[in-house]
Amino acid sequence: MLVLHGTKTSDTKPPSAKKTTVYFDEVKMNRLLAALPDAALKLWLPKLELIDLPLGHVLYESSATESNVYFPTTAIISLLYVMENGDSAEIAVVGNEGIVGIALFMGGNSTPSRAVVQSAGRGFRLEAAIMKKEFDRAGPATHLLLRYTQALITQMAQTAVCNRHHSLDQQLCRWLLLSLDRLAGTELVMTQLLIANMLGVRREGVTEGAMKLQKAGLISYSRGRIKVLDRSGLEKRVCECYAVVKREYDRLLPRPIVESQ
Amino acid sequence: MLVLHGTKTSDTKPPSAKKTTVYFDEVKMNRLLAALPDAALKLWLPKLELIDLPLGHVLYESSATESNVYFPTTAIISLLYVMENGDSAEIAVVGNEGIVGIALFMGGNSTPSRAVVQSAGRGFRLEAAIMKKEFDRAGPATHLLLRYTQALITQMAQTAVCNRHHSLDQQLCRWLLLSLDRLAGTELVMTQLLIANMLGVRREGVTEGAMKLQKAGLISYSRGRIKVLDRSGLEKRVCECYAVVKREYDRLLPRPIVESQ
DNA sequence: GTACTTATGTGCGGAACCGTACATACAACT
DNA sequence: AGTTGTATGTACGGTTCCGCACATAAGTAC
Repeated sequence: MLVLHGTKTSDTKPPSAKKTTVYFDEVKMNRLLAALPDAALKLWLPKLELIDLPLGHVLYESSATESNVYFPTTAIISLLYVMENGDSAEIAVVGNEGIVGIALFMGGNSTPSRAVVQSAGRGFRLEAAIMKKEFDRAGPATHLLLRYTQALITQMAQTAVCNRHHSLDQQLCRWLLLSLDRLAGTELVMTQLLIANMLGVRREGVTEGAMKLQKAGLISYSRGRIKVLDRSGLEKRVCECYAVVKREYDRLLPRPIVESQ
Repeated sequence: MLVLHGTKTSDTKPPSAKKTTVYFDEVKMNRLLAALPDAALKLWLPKLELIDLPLGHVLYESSATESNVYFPTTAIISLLYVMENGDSAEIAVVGNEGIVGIALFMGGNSTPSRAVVQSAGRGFRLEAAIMKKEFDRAGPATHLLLRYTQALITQMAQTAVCNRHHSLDQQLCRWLLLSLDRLAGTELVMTQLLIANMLGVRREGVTEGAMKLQKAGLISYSRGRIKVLDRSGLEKRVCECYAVVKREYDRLLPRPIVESQ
Protein backbone atom coordinates (compact mmCIF):
# COMPACT_ATOMS: atom_id res chain seq x y z
CA MET A 1 0.00 0.00 0.00
CA LEU A 2 1.27 3.37 -1.00
CA VAL A 3 0.70 6.45 1.05
CA LEU A 4 1.04 9.85 -0.52
CA HIS A 5 3.42 12.09 1.29
CA GLY A 6 1.93 15.43 1.98
CA THR A 7 -1.67 14.37 2.05
CA LYS A 8 -1.77 15.17 5.70
CA THR A 9 -0.49 18.68 5.29
CA SER A 10 -3.44 19.58 3.14
CA ASP A 11 -5.77 19.61 6.09
CA THR A 12 -3.59 21.64 8.34
CA LYS A 13 -2.09 24.18 5.97
CA PRO A 14 -4.57 25.93 3.71
CA PRO A 15 -2.82 27.90 1.01
CA SER A 16 -2.57 31.59 1.68
CA ALA A 17 -4.36 34.05 -0.56
CA LYS A 18 -2.76 37.27 -1.74
CA LYS A 19 -4.08 40.44 -3.23
CA THR A 20 -4.43 40.05 -6.93
CA THR A 21 -4.26 43.45 -8.48
CA VAL A 22 -0.49 43.50 -8.59
CA TYR A 23 -0.28 40.07 -10.17
CA PHE A 24 -1.29 40.80 -13.72
CA ASP A 25 1.94 39.39 -15.07
CA GLU A 26 1.35 36.20 -13.15
CA VAL A 27 -2.15 35.92 -14.58
CA LYS A 28 -0.60 35.85 -18.02
CA MET A 29 1.56 32.93 -16.97
CA ASN A 30 -1.43 30.63 -17.17
CA ARG A 31 -2.02 29.97 -20.84
CA LEU A 32 -5.78 29.65 -20.53
CA LEU A 33 -6.08 32.91 -18.63
CA ALA A 34 -3.71 34.54 -21.08
CA ALA A 35 -5.86 33.48 -24.00
CA LEU A 36 -9.09 34.58 -22.42
CA PRO A 37 -10.95 37.35 -24.25
CA ASP A 38 -10.46 40.74 -22.64
CA ALA A 39 -14.09 41.06 -21.63
CA ALA A 40 -14.02 37.84 -19.67
CA LEU A 41 -10.64 38.55 -18.15
CA LYS A 42 -11.85 41.94 -16.95
CA LEU A 43 -14.68 40.26 -15.06
CA TRP A 44 -12.47 37.59 -13.59
CA LEU A 45 -9.47 39.67 -12.66
CA PRO A 46 -10.81 41.04 -9.38
CA LYS A 47 -11.93 37.58 -8.40
CA LEU A 48 -8.73 35.71 -9.14
CA GLU A 49 -6.88 34.88 -5.95
CA LEU A 50 -3.21 34.06 -6.25
CA ILE A 51 -2.39 31.27 -3.82
CA ASP A 52 0.59 29.19 -2.82
CA LEU A 53 0.24 25.54 -3.63
CA PRO A 54 2.57 23.55 -1.39
CA LEU A 55 3.69 20.07 -2.31
CA GLY A 56 1.08 17.49 -1.41
CA HIS A 57 -1.77 19.93 -0.98
CA VAL A 58 -5.06 18.36 -2.04
CA LEU A 59 -7.19 20.65 -4.19
CA TYR A 60 -9.99 18.21 -4.88
CA GLU A 61 -10.94 15.11 -3.03
CA SER A 62 -12.36 12.16 -4.92
CA SER A 63 -16.10 12.51 -5.59
CA ALA A 64 -16.35 15.62 -3.43
CA THR A 65 -17.82 18.82 -4.80
CA GLU A 66 -15.53 21.81 -4.73
CA SER A 67 -16.65 25.34 -5.34
CA ASN A 68 -13.43 26.66 -6.84
CA VAL A 69 -11.40 26.02 -9.92
CA TYR A 70 -7.63 26.51 -10.14
CA PHE A 71 -5.37 27.90 -12.82
CA PRO A 72 -1.79 26.83 -12.05
CA THR A 73 0.96 29.27 -12.95
CA THR A 74 4.15 27.77 -11.54
CA ALA A 75 2.69 24.74 -9.75
CA ILE A 76 1.94 21.36 -11.28
CA ILE A 77 -1.16 19.46 -10.26
CA SER A 78 -1.53 15.74 -10.55
CA LEU A 79 -4.91 14.15 -11.11
CA LEU A 80 -4.80 10.75 -9.56
CA TYR A 81 -7.07 7.94 -8.67
CA VAL A 82 -6.61 6.28 -5.31
CA MET A 83 -7.93 2.74 -5.08
CA GLU A 84 -9.73 1.10 -2.22
CA ASN A 85 -6.53 -0.63 -1.10
CA GLY A 86 -4.54 2.61 -1.21
CA ASP A 87 -2.71 1.97 -4.49
CA SER A 88 -2.74 4.98 -6.74
CA ALA A 89 -2.24 5.94 -10.35
CA GLU A 90 -1.90 9.25 -12.09
CA ILE A 91 -4.56 9.97 -14.67
CA ALA A 92 -3.19 13.22 -16.00
CA VAL A 93 -1.13 16.22 -15.05
CA VAL A 94 -2.10 19.88 -15.22
CA GLY A 95 0.29 22.80 -15.35
CA ASN A 96 0.19 26.38 -16.50
CA GLU A 97 -1.46 25.30 -19.75
CA GLY A 98 -4.64 24.28 -18.01
CA ILE A 99 -7.28 24.38 -15.36
CA VAL A 100 -8.11 22.07 -12.48
CA GLY A 101 -11.81 21.41 -12.05
CA ILE A 102 -13.25 20.69 -15.46
CA ALA A 103 -16.10 18.77 -13.82
CA LEU A 104 -17.45 22.09 -12.64
CA PHE A 105 -18.27 23.22 -16.16
CA MET A 106 -18.83 19.80 -17.68
CA GLY A 107 -21.81 19.46 -15.42
CA GLY A 108 -20.86 16.65 -13.07
CA ASN A 109 -19.46 18.89 -10.30
CA SER A 110 -17.16 16.12 -9.09
CA THR A 111 -15.04 13.28 -10.39
CA PRO A 112 -13.81 10.06 -8.80
CA SER A 113 -10.25 11.36 -8.85
CA ARG A 114 -8.16 13.47 -6.54
CA ALA A 115 -6.15 16.58 -7.45
CA VAL A 116 -2.83 16.92 -5.61
CA VAL A 117 -0.01 19.40 -5.92
CA GLN A 118 2.83 17.46 -7.49
CA SER A 119 5.25 20.33 -7.75
CA ALA A 120 4.97 23.27 -5.39
CA GLY A 121 4.29 26.68 -6.84
CA ARG A 122 1.49 29.15 -7.29
CA GLY A 123 -1.82 29.31 -9.04
CA PHE A 124 -5.04 31.26 -9.19
CA ARG A 125 -8.20 30.24 -7.45
CA LEU A 126 -11.54 31.32 -8.89
CA GLU A 127 -15.07 30.71 -7.70
CA ALA A 128 -16.64 28.08 -9.86
CA ALA A 129 -19.84 30.09 -10.20
CA ILE A 130 -17.98 32.93 -11.89
CA MET A 131 -16.19 30.62 -14.27
CA LYS A 132 -19.41 28.75 -15.00
CA LYS A 133 -21.25 31.94 -15.86
CA GLU A 134 -18.71 32.81 -18.49
CA PHE A 135 -18.62 29.24 -19.75
CA ASP A 136 -22.38 29.16 -20.24
CA ARG A 137 -22.18 32.25 -22.43
CA ALA A 138 -21.05 29.97 -25.26
CA GLY A 139 -18.35 32.37 -26.32
CA PRO A 140 -14.58 32.21 -26.90
CA ALA A 141 -13.93 31.23 -23.28
CA THR A 142 -16.21 28.25 -23.72
CA HIS A 143 -14.38 27.04 -26.76
CA LEU A 144 -11.06 27.54 -25.05
CA LEU A 145 -12.11 25.44 -22.07
CA LEU A 146 -13.59 22.71 -24.23
CA ARG A 147 -10.51 22.44 -26.37
CA TYR A 148 -8.43 22.21 -23.23
CA THR A 149 -10.71 19.44 -22.02
CA GLN A 150 -10.18 17.54 -25.22
CA ALA A 151 -6.43 17.82 -24.80
CA LEU A 152 -6.81 16.49 -21.28
CA ILE A 153 -8.87 13.59 -22.61
CA THR A 154 -6.05 12.71 -24.97
CA GLN A 155 -3.60 12.72 -22.11
CA MET A 156 -5.79 10.36 -20.10
CA ALA A 157 -6.33 8.04 -23.04
CA GLN A 158 -2.63 7.93 -23.76
CA THR A 159 -1.90 7.21 -20.11
CA ALA A 160 -4.13 4.17 -20.41
CA VAL A 161 -2.26 2.99 -23.49
CA CYS A 162 1.12 3.65 -21.92
CA ASN A 163 0.18 1.78 -18.76
CA ARG A 164 -0.76 -1.17 -20.88
CA HIS A 165 2.15 -1.42 -23.27
CA HIS A 166 5.24 0.41 -22.17
CA SER A 167 8.04 -0.33 -19.75
CA LEU A 168 8.57 1.41 -16.48
CA ASP A 169 11.68 3.04 -17.92
CA GLN A 170 9.76 4.55 -20.79
CA GLN A 171 6.98 5.71 -18.55
CA LEU A 172 9.48 7.36 -16.28
CA CYS A 173 10.85 9.31 -19.24
CA ARG A 174 7.35 10.29 -20.27
CA TRP A 175 6.59 11.47 -16.78
CA LEU A 176 9.78 13.50 -16.54
CA LEU A 177 9.16 15.17 -19.88
CA LEU A 178 5.54 15.97 -19.08
CA SER A 179 6.68 17.57 -15.82
CA LEU A 180 9.52 19.40 -17.50
CA ASP A 181 7.15 20.92 -20.03
CA ARG A 182 5.23 22.47 -17.17
CA LEU A 183 8.18 23.88 -15.26
CA ALA A 184 10.28 26.96 -15.73
CA GLY A 185 13.68 25.38 -15.07
CA THR A 186 15.15 21.94 -15.43
CA GLU A 187 15.00 20.87 -11.80
CA LEU A 188 12.17 18.88 -10.27
CA VAL A 189 11.66 18.69 -6.52
CA MET A 190 10.34 15.19 -6.30
CA THR A 191 11.36 12.06 -4.43
CA GLN A 192 11.40 8.69 -6.10
CA LEU A 193 8.66 7.54 -3.77
CA LEU A 194 6.36 10.29 -4.99
CA ILE A 195 7.12 9.47 -8.60
CA ALA A 196 6.36 5.83 -7.86
CA ASN A 197 2.98 6.80 -6.44
CA MET A 198 2.16 8.82 -9.54
CA LEU A 199 3.16 6.06 -11.91
CA GLY A 200 1.54 3.43 -9.73
CA VAL A 201 4.72 1.33 -9.47
CA ARG A 202 7.16 0.29 -6.74
CA ARG A 203 9.56 2.85 -5.43
CA GLU A 204 12.45 0.46 -6.15
CA GLY A 205 11.47 0.36 -9.78
CA VAL A 206 11.82 4.12 -10.00
CA THR A 207 15.20 3.91 -8.28
CA GLU A 208 16.44 1.50 -10.90
CA GLY A 209 15.01 3.47 -13.77
CA ALA A 210 16.45 6.71 -12.45
CA MET A 211 19.86 5.09 -12.01
CA LYS A 212 19.91 4.03 -15.63
CA LEU A 213 19.10 7.59 -16.68
CA GLN A 214 21.75 8.96 -14.36
CA LYS A 215 24.38 6.53 -15.63
CA ALA A 216 23.49 7.58 -19.16
CA GLY A 217 24.13 11.17 -18.14
CA LEU A 218 20.56 12.31 -18.84
CA ILE A 219 19.67 13.35 -15.30
CA SER A 220 21.29 13.79 -11.95
CA TYR A 221 19.50 13.59 -8.68
CA SER A 222 19.96 13.53 -4.95
CA ARG A 223 17.43 13.36 -2.18
CA GLY A 224 14.41 14.67 -3.94
CA ARG A 225 16.00 17.01 -6.45
CA ILE A 226 16.15 15.85 -10.03
CA LYS A 227 18.05 17.87 -12.58
CA VAL A 228 17.50 17.13 -16.22
CA LEU A 229 20.84 17.40 -18.01
CA ASP A 230 19.98 16.11 -21.46
CA ARG A 231 16.43 16.63 -22.50
CA SER A 232 16.86 15.32 -26.01
CA GLY A 233 18.34 12.16 -24.54
CA LEU A 234 15.11 11.61 -22.66
CA GLU A 235 13.16 12.22 -25.83
CA LYS A 236 15.13 9.48 -27.54
CA ARG A 237 14.20 6.95 -24.87
CA VAL A 238 10.57 7.89 -24.34
CA CYS A 239 7.72 5.99 -25.97
CA GLU A 240 5.52 7.55 -28.62
CA CYS A 241 2.92 8.43 -25.99
CA TYR A 242 4.73 11.61 -25.03
CA ALA A 243 4.80 12.95 -28.56
CA VAL A 244 1.16 12.05 -29.19
CA VAL A 245 0.05 14.02 -26.17
CA LYS A 246 2.34 16.95 -26.86
CA ARG A 247 1.16 17.19 -30.45
CA GLU A 248 -2.47 17.30 -29.35
CA TYR A 249 -1.77 19.98 -26.74
CA ASP A 250 0.03 22.06 -29.35
CA ARG A 251 -2.77 21.55 -31.84
CA LEU A 252 -5.64 22.28 -29.50
CA LEU A 253 -4.33 25.03 -27.24
CA PRO A 254 -3.15 28.59 -27.75
CA ARG A 255 0.57 29.03 -28.02
CA PRO A 256 2.33 29.95 -24.78
CA ILE A 257 3.28 33.55 -24.20
CA VAL A 258 6.91 33.98 -25.17
CA GLU A 259 9.51 35.26 -22.74
CA SER A 260 9.96 38.64 -24.34
CA GLN A 261 6.40 39.74 -23.74
CA MET B 1 1.91 -7.44 -33.53
CA LEU B 2 -1.83 -7.54 -33.40
CA VAL B 3 -3.99 -6.97 -36.41
CA LEU B 4 -7.60 -6.06 -35.98
CA HIS B 5 -9.92 -8.34 -37.79
CA GLY B 6 -12.43 -6.45 -39.82
CA THR B 7 -10.36 -3.39 -40.42
CA LYS B 8 -10.18 -4.29 -44.04
CA THR B 9 -13.91 -4.60 -44.50
CA SER B 10 -14.40 -1.01 -43.50
CA ASP B 11 -13.09 0.25 -46.78
CA THR B 12 -15.01 -2.08 -48.97
CA LYS B 13 -18.37 -2.20 -47.26
CA PRO B 14 -19.87 1.14 -46.36
CA PRO B 15 -22.89 0.78 -44.08
CA SER B 16 -26.21 1.09 -45.83
CA ALA B 17 -28.52 3.94 -44.99
CA LYS B 18 -32.24 3.48 -44.56
CA LYS B 19 -35.17 5.84 -44.52
CA THR B 20 -35.57 7.25 -41.08
CA THR B 21 -39.14 8.37 -40.68
CA VAL B 22 -40.36 4.94 -39.66
CA TYR B 23 -37.65 4.47 -37.05
CA PHE B 24 -38.86 6.66 -34.26
CA ASP B 25 -38.82 3.78 -31.79
CA GLU B 26 -35.25 3.04 -32.69
CA VAL B 27 -34.32 6.69 -32.12
CA LYS B 28 -35.54 6.32 -28.57
CA MET B 29 -33.21 3.38 -28.10
CA ASN B 30 -30.27 5.74 -27.89
CA ARG B 31 -30.36 7.30 -24.48
CA LEU B 32 -28.90 10.63 -25.56
CA LEU B 33 -31.37 10.98 -28.40
CA ALA B 34 -34.17 9.89 -26.10
CA ALA B 35 -33.25 12.57 -23.59
CA LEU B 36 -32.97 15.30 -26.18
CA PRO B 37 -35.42 18.19 -25.80
CA ASP B 38 -38.32 17.93 -28.25
CA ALA B 39 -37.32 21.06 -30.12
CA ALA B 40 -33.88 19.69 -30.90
CA LEU B 41 -35.15 16.24 -31.72
CA LYS B 42 -37.64 17.68 -34.17
CA LEU B 43 -34.83 19.36 -36.05
CA TRP B 44 -32.64 16.29 -36.04
CA LEU B 45 -35.20 13.65 -36.83
CA PRO B 46 -35.29 14.14 -40.60
CA LYS B 47 -31.50 14.16 -40.68
CA LEU B 48 -30.89 11.02 -38.63
CA GLU B 49 -29.87 8.12 -40.84
CA LEU B 50 -30.27 4.66 -39.44
CA ILE B 51 -27.34 2.56 -40.58
CA ASP B 52 -26.05 -0.96 -40.13
CA LEU B 53 -22.77 -1.14 -38.31
CA PRO B 54 -21.04 -4.41 -39.18
CA LEU B 55 -18.38 -5.90 -36.97
CA GLY B 56 -15.01 -4.29 -37.60
CA HIS B 57 -16.33 -1.29 -39.46
CA VAL B 58 -14.18 1.77 -38.77
CA LEU B 59 -16.21 4.90 -38.04
CA TYR B 60 -13.31 7.21 -37.31
CA GLU B 61 -9.71 6.84 -38.27
CA SER B 62 -7.03 8.14 -35.94
CA SER B 63 -6.43 11.89 -36.35
CA ALA B 64 -8.70 12.08 -39.38
CA THR B 65 -11.57 14.54 -39.48
CA GLU B 66 -14.98 13.02 -39.94
CA SER B 67 -18.07 15.00 -40.76
CA ASN B 68 -20.60 12.76 -39.03
CA VAL B 69 -21.34 11.72 -35.49
CA TYR B 70 -22.94 8.40 -34.55
CA PHE B 71 -25.53 7.44 -31.99
CA PRO B 72 -25.39 3.66 -31.50
CA THR B 73 -28.66 1.90 -30.77
CA THR B 74 -27.86 -1.81 -30.82
CA ALA B 75 -24.21 -1.65 -31.87
CA ILE B 76 -21.24 -1.18 -29.58
CA ILE B 77 -18.33 0.97 -30.66
CA SER B 78 -14.85 0.65 -29.29
CA LEU B 79 -12.53 3.63 -29.09
CA LEU B 80 -9.04 2.32 -29.41
CA TYR B 81 -5.57 3.54 -29.88
CA VAL B 82 -3.36 1.72 -32.34
CA MET B 83 0.34 2.14 -31.76
CA GLU B 84 3.08 2.55 -34.30
CA ASN B 85 4.02 -1.12 -34.02
CA GLY B 86 0.43 -2.26 -34.43
CA ASP B 87 -0.31 -3.04 -30.80
CA SER B 88 -3.63 -1.67 -29.68
CA ALA B 89 -5.53 -0.81 -26.55
CA GLU B 90 -9.11 0.12 -25.92
CA ILE B 91 -9.62 3.54 -24.42
CA ALA B 92 -13.36 3.37 -23.90
CA VAL B 93 -16.50 1.78 -25.21
CA VAL B 94 -19.65 3.51 -26.46
CA GLY B 95 -23.07 1.94 -26.69
CA ASN B 96 -26.65 3.13 -26.79
CA GLU B 97 -25.95 5.45 -23.85
CA GLY B 98 -23.65 7.64 -25.90
CA ILE B 99 -22.33 9.29 -29.00
CA VAL B 100 -19.27 8.66 -31.10
CA GLY B 101 -17.47 11.80 -32.19
CA ILE B 102 -17.22 14.07 -29.18
CA ALA B 103 -14.20 15.78 -30.75
CA LEU B 104 -16.60 17.35 -33.22
CA PHE B 105 -18.26 19.46 -30.56
CA MET B 106 -15.31 19.74 -28.20
CA GLY B 107 -13.58 21.72 -30.89
CA GLY B 108 -10.69 19.53 -31.94
CA ASN B 109 -12.48 17.82 -34.83
CA SER B 110 -10.31 14.73 -34.52
CA THR B 111 -8.60 12.58 -31.92
CA PRO B 112 -5.58 10.28 -32.07
CA SER B 113 -7.84 7.26 -31.57
CA ARG B 114 -9.86 5.04 -33.85
CA ALA B 115 -13.53 4.13 -33.51
CA VAL B 116 -14.35 0.54 -34.51
CA VAL B 117 -17.56 -1.46 -34.34
CA GLN B 118 -16.96 -4.02 -31.61
CA SER B 119 -20.39 -5.58 -31.69
CA ALA B 120 -22.45 -5.45 -34.86
CA GLY B 121 -25.77 -3.65 -34.76
CA ARG B 122 -27.34 -0.39 -35.81
CA GLY B 123 -26.96 3.25 -35.02
CA PHE B 124 -27.86 6.69 -36.31
CA ARG B 125 -25.60 8.88 -38.34
CA LEU B 126 -25.95 12.63 -38.15
CA GLU B 127 -24.08 15.38 -39.90
CA ALA B 128 -21.70 16.99 -37.48
CA ALA B 129 -22.71 20.47 -38.56
CA ILE B 130 -26.29 19.88 -37.46
CA MET B 131 -25.25 18.50 -34.11
CA LYS B 132 -22.76 21.32 -33.63
CA LYS B 133 -25.38 23.96 -34.28
CA GLU B 134 -27.56 22.61 -31.53
CA PHE B 135 -24.59 22.17 -29.23
CA ASP B 136 -23.55 25.80 -29.65
CA ARG B 137 -26.99 26.94 -28.56
CA ALA B 138 -25.87 26.33 -24.97
CA GLY B 139 -29.15 24.65 -24.10
CA PRO B 140 -30.23 21.32 -22.63
CA ALA B 141 -28.65 19.35 -25.48
CA THR B 142 -25.33 20.98 -24.70
CA HIS B 143 -25.49 20.00 -21.07
CA LEU B 144 -26.49 16.50 -22.00
CA LEU B 145 -23.53 16.08 -24.33
CA LEU B 146 -21.11 17.58 -21.84
CA ARG B 147 -22.27 15.33 -19.06
CA TYR B 148 -21.89 12.37 -21.37
CA THR B 149 -18.38 13.53 -22.16
CA GLN B 150 -17.56 13.65 -18.49
CA ALA B 151 -18.81 10.10 -18.06
CA LEU B 152 -16.62 9.05 -20.96
CA ILE B 153 -13.65 10.77 -19.33
CA THR B 154 -14.24 8.73 -16.20
CA GLN B 155 -14.26 5.57 -18.23
CA MET B 156 -10.95 6.47 -19.86
CA ALA B 157 -9.37 7.40 -16.56
CA GLN B 158 -10.52 4.19 -14.97
CA THR B 159 -9.18 2.22 -17.91
CA ALA B 160 -5.79 3.74 -17.22
CA VAL B 161 -5.99 2.73 -13.56
CA CYS B 162 -7.21 -0.76 -14.39
CA ASN B 163 -4.44 -1.28 -16.93
CA ARG B 164 -1.95 -0.36 -14.28
CA HIS B 165 -3.12 -2.34 -11.30
CA HIS B 166 -5.46 -5.19 -12.14
CA SER B 167 -5.00 -8.70 -13.45
CA LEU B 168 -5.95 -9.84 -16.88
CA ASP B 169 -8.75 -11.93 -15.34
CA GLN B 170 -10.28 -8.94 -13.65
CA GLN B 171 -9.99 -6.81 -16.74
CA LEU B 172 -11.70 -9.49 -18.75
CA CYS B 173 -14.61 -9.43 -16.31
CA ARG B 174 -14.76 -5.66 -16.51
CA TRP B 175 -14.78 -5.80 -20.27
CA LEU B 176 -17.53 -8.41 -20.38
CA LEU B 177 -19.70 -6.43 -17.99
CA LEU B 178 -19.20 -3.16 -19.85
CA SER B 179 -20.22 -4.90 -23.06
CA LEU B 180 -23.15 -6.65 -21.43
CA ASP B 181 -24.49 -3.33 -20.15
CA ARG B 182 -24.65 -2.12 -23.72
CA LEU B 183 -26.36 -5.15 -25.21
CA ALA B 184 -29.96 -6.31 -25.24
CA GLY B 185 -29.30 -9.99 -24.57
CA THR B 186 -26.60 -11.97 -22.81
CA GLU B 187 -24.70 -13.18 -25.84
CA LEU B 188 -21.66 -11.46 -27.29
CA VAL B 189 -20.42 -12.19 -30.78
CA MET B 190 -16.73 -11.77 -30.19
CA THR B 191 -13.67 -13.94 -30.67
CA GLN B 192 -10.99 -14.17 -28.05
CA LEU B 193 -8.55 -12.60 -30.48
CA LEU B 194 -10.73 -9.53 -30.77
CA ILE B 195 -11.07 -9.26 -27.02
CA ALA B 196 -7.31 -9.55 -26.72
CA ASN B 197 -6.89 -6.66 -29.15
CA MET B 198 -9.28 -4.53 -27.13
CA LEU B 199 -7.59 -5.28 -23.84
CA GLY B 200 -4.16 -5.02 -25.39
CA VAL B 201 -3.08 -8.47 -24.22
CA ARG B 202 -2.15 -11.80 -25.79
CA ARG B 203 -4.89 -13.91 -27.26
CA GLU B 204 -3.70 -16.85 -25.15
CA GLY B 205 -4.22 -14.83 -22.02
CA VAL B 206 -7.85 -14.29 -22.93
CA THR B 207 -8.22 -18.01 -23.64
CA GLU B 208 -7.00 -18.85 -20.18
CA GLY B 209 -9.11 -16.21 -18.51
CA ALA B 210 -12.21 -17.28 -20.41
CA MET B 211 -11.57 -20.91 -19.48
CA LYS B 212 -11.52 -20.04 -15.82
CA LEU B 213 -14.82 -18.23 -16.16
CA GLN B 214 -16.29 -21.13 -18.10
CA LYS B 215 -15.12 -23.68 -15.56
CA ALA B 216 -16.68 -21.54 -12.84
CA GLY B 217 -19.94 -21.65 -14.79
CA LEU B 218 -20.13 -17.91 -15.34
CA ILE B 219 -19.95 -17.97 -19.12
CA SER B 220 -20.01 -20.43 -21.97
CA TYR B 221 -18.51 -19.82 -25.33
CA SER B 222 -17.65 -21.43 -28.62
CA ARG B 223 -16.10 -20.00 -31.72
CA GLY B 224 -16.87 -16.38 -31.26
CA ARG B 225 -20.10 -16.56 -29.31
CA ILE B 226 -19.95 -15.84 -25.61
CA LYS B 227 -23.00 -16.39 -23.46
CA VAL B 228 -23.04 -14.89 -19.99
CA LEU B 229 -24.69 -17.36 -17.65
CA ASP B 230 -24.09 -15.75 -14.28
CA ARG B 231 -23.79 -12.02 -14.31
CA SER B 232 -23.58 -11.62 -10.58
CA GLY B 233 -20.73 -14.11 -10.57
CA LEU B 234 -18.81 -11.81 -12.89
CA GLU B 235 -19.59 -8.89 -10.64
CA LYS B 236 -18.04 -10.75 -7.73
CA ARG B 237 -14.78 -11.24 -9.60
CA VAL B 238 -14.46 -7.85 -11.24
CA CYS B 239 -12.27 -5.11 -9.84
CA GLU B 240 -13.72 -1.90 -8.41
CA CYS B 241 -13.13 -0.14 -11.73
CA TYR B 242 -16.35 -1.45 -13.19
CA ALA B 243 -18.49 -0.12 -10.36
CA VAL B 244 -16.75 3.25 -10.36
CA VAL B 245 -17.51 3.74 -14.04
CA LYS B 246 -21.06 2.46 -13.78
CA ARG B 247 -21.79 4.72 -10.85
CA GLU B 248 -20.58 7.76 -12.77
CA TYR B 249 -22.63 6.86 -15.83
CA ASP B 250 -25.71 6.44 -13.66
CA ARG B 251 -25.03 9.70 -11.89
CA LEU B 252 -24.30 11.79 -14.97
CA LEU B 253 -26.68 10.45 -17.59
CA PRO B 254 -30.43 10.27 -17.95
CA ARG B 255 -32.00 6.99 -16.96
CA PRO B 256 -32.58 4.52 -19.80
CA ILE B 257 -36.04 4.20 -21.22
CA VAL B 258 -37.70 1.25 -19.52
CA GLU B 259 -39.07 -1.67 -21.53
CA SER B 260 -42.72 -0.88 -20.89
CA GLN B 261 -42.57 2.46 -22.65
C1' DG C 1 -16.05 -36.16 -47.71
C1' DT C 2 -11.87 -33.52 -48.12
C1' DA C 3 -9.23 -29.51 -47.90
C1' DC C 4 -8.88 -25.17 -45.98
C1' DT C 5 -9.57 -21.47 -42.77
C1' DT C 6 -10.48 -19.82 -38.38
C1' DA C 7 -10.90 -20.38 -33.35
C1' DT C 8 -9.30 -22.27 -29.34
C1' DG C 9 -6.09 -25.04 -26.20
C1' DT C 10 -1.36 -26.15 -24.34
C1' DG C 11 3.44 -25.92 -23.17
C1' DC C 12 7.78 -23.63 -22.19
C1' DG C 13 11.50 -20.42 -21.46
C1' DG C 14 12.12 -15.58 -20.50
C1' DA C 15 11.28 -10.70 -19.16
C1' DA C 16 9.29 -7.35 -16.23
C1' DC C 17 7.68 -6.21 -12.21
C1' DC C 18 6.18 -7.21 -7.38
C1' DG C 19 6.66 -7.90 -2.19
C1' DT C 20 9.77 -8.07 1.18
C1' DA C 21 13.82 -7.36 3.74
C1' DC C 22 17.64 -4.98 4.64
C1' DA C 23 21.77 -1.87 3.80
C1' DT C 24 23.65 2.56 3.02
C1' DA C 25 23.78 7.56 2.80
C1' DC C 26 22.57 12.14 3.47
C1' DA C 27 20.47 15.88 6.30
C1' DA C 28 18.56 18.04 10.16
C1' DC C 29 18.29 18.55 15.00
C1' DT C 30 20.23 18.43 19.74
C1' DA D 1 29.48 14.39 17.57
C1' DG D 2 25.69 11.57 17.94
C1' DT D 3 20.87 10.59 17.05
C1' DT D 4 17.04 10.31 14.20
C1' DG D 5 14.40 10.40 10.07
C1' DT D 6 14.18 10.29 5.25
C1' DA D 7 15.97 9.04 0.68
C1' DT D 8 18.15 5.83 -2.03
C1' DG D 9 20.54 1.26 -3.27
C1' DT D 10 20.64 -3.90 -3.38
C1' DA D 11 19.14 -8.54 -3.30
C1' DC D 12 16.01 -12.50 -3.97
C1' DG D 13 12.18 -15.48 -4.66
C1' DG D 14 7.59 -15.34 -6.70
C1' DT D 15 3.93 -14.08 -9.99
C1' DT D 16 2.07 -12.54 -14.12
C1' DC D 17 2.32 -11.97 -18.54
C1' DC D 18 4.90 -12.30 -22.98
C1' DG D 19 6.73 -14.47 -27.33
C1' DC D 20 6.85 -18.41 -29.65
C1' DA D 21 5.70 -22.95 -31.33
C1' DC D 22 2.50 -26.17 -32.11
C1' DA D 23 -1.80 -29.12 -31.39
C1' DT D 24 -6.66 -29.65 -31.72
C1' DA D 25 -11.27 -28.59 -33.08
C1' DA D 26 -15.07 -26.43 -35.35
C1' DG D 27 -16.93 -24.43 -39.20
C1' DT D 28 -16.73 -23.41 -44.63
C1' DA D 29 -15.87 -24.18 -49.49
C1' DC D 30 -15.45 -27.24 -53.11
